[in-house]
Amino acid sequence: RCCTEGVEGREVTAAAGLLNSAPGKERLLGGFWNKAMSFIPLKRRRAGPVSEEPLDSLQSLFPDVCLFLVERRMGSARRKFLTGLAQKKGFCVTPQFSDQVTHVVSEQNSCSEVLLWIERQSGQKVQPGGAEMTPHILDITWFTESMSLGKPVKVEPRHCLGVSDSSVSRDKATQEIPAYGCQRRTPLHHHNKEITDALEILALSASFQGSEARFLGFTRASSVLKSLPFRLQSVEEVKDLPWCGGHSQTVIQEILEDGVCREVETVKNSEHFQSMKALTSIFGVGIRTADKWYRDGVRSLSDLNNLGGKLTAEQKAGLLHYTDLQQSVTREEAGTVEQLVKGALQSFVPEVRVTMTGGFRRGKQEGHDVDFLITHPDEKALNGLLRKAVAWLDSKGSVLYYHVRARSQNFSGSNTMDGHETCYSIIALPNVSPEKPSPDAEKIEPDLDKNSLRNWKAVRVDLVVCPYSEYFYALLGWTGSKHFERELRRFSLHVKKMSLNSHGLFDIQKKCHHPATSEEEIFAHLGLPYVLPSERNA
DNA sequence: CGGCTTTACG
DNA sequence: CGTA
DNA sequence: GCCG
Repeated sequence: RCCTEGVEGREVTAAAGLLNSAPGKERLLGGFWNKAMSFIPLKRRRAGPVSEEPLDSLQSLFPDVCLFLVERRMGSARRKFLTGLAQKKGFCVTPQFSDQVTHVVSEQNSCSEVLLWIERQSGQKVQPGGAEMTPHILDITWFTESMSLGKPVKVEPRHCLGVSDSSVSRDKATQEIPAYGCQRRTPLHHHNKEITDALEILALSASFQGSEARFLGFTRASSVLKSLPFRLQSVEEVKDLPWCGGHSQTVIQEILEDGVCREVETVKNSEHFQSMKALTSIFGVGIRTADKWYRDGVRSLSDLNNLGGKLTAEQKAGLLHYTDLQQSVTREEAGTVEQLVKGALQSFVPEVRVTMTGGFRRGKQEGHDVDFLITHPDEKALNGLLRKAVAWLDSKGSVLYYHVRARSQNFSGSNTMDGHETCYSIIALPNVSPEKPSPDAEKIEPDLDKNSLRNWKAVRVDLVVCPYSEYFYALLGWTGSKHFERELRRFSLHVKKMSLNSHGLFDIQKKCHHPATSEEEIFAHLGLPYVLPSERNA
């Protein structure tokens, strides 16, 4: 038995895997995991065709033993082989870590590495020790001995992975950086903005070159750094963080040493990057359209006038209001939009629930648009509400552009709403000018000549209507950030085998949906500690 | 070398 | 293809 | 780009 001290029962998830945002802790990140050791190449022949007959009929011979094989440094092929071997001997082997696991077997990892790895993969905190409710953390020697004996051997200290004092204290520095963005707390303001800005330039550049995958790579690296509770001082501190690989480390090192990164500067100065950035910032213009225009010789917005009227309605609106939409929406303006939108909706359904979502719900002080989620316990009250509210705003002269996307069709034919109705719009927001303290009375003036006095500003506003039963999934989905949502859904599918979208959470194995009456409940379904909206700026 | 969130609408 |  |  090893690691027996300090078994205080299992922590329920409290802050498992999350940053203890205690600042100023010892943050030595150097080569604590004895890296040299871990790269001793093991010559392992591909263990030929292993007969892996399904064992569903075969019950485990040892009901008190449940193995979990740590894939890290073992590799999937060898793990499969060992799994088949153990199952043939009548052992229960689980593909996913859970409370049921009694014996964790790993090769080439230290105890703390195993704990960290499991925590990163599964989001579950593991108390080592083999005491009640805690699994043994074992070397491969226990496994091989048990296999040759044909039954689980008694766990002895020589089988156990030791926890050295140093790794215990050093764990504090790193154990807190899980691999999935939804397992971390990511504040809006952090300590490494110069670096994350640089990485995000490269991410954007990759996406402009059509590589969503490289975009994701740089974005993940950037996101990890946003969650660090301290300012990086050396590239060494990043070497054991997830997603911070070779290319990202080069960027980080250059920023730390020179304040700039050559590649980033080159990208920023390139005509392609600048043109693509300008063109894709137009509402209605994505990467493909921008790239086509670029290949056709378009370099700036003014070149678009020579393009002829080949623009979609969206793009025309985007160009018409380009200058306004380039400016960010302030928190105060968002509040004004909220009053406007609520007024319109409540004039039809006084009890309607309207929630501002998106970046403002995450605590941002400015944004590129304002998002609202709309619902009501009585779904009938929501029928036609969006169109009526938009028409109401339009009659007040507040709607510069809108596009209502109908909710998805209900194939079952029942009356229940089963999709979200969405309105993408551009709203004329009245100015709150000092000389005119009551803008309510002002009539919105038509869009006169360019620089004539205007008493409004164009703002992108999104309205989403959802059924009451889906409200918290829609809220989670529309609060973002975009990267947080991707990570949440990736974690859900890959770790928990559940499919998450803004309608609900579906357990693929149990083939069932999980209703939710709060965001906390959804995180609990996923086995994740709750993350506040303000901590979802991944 | 496969995988990388989600996914219907217009 | 672009929208969120 | 990074991971397994």
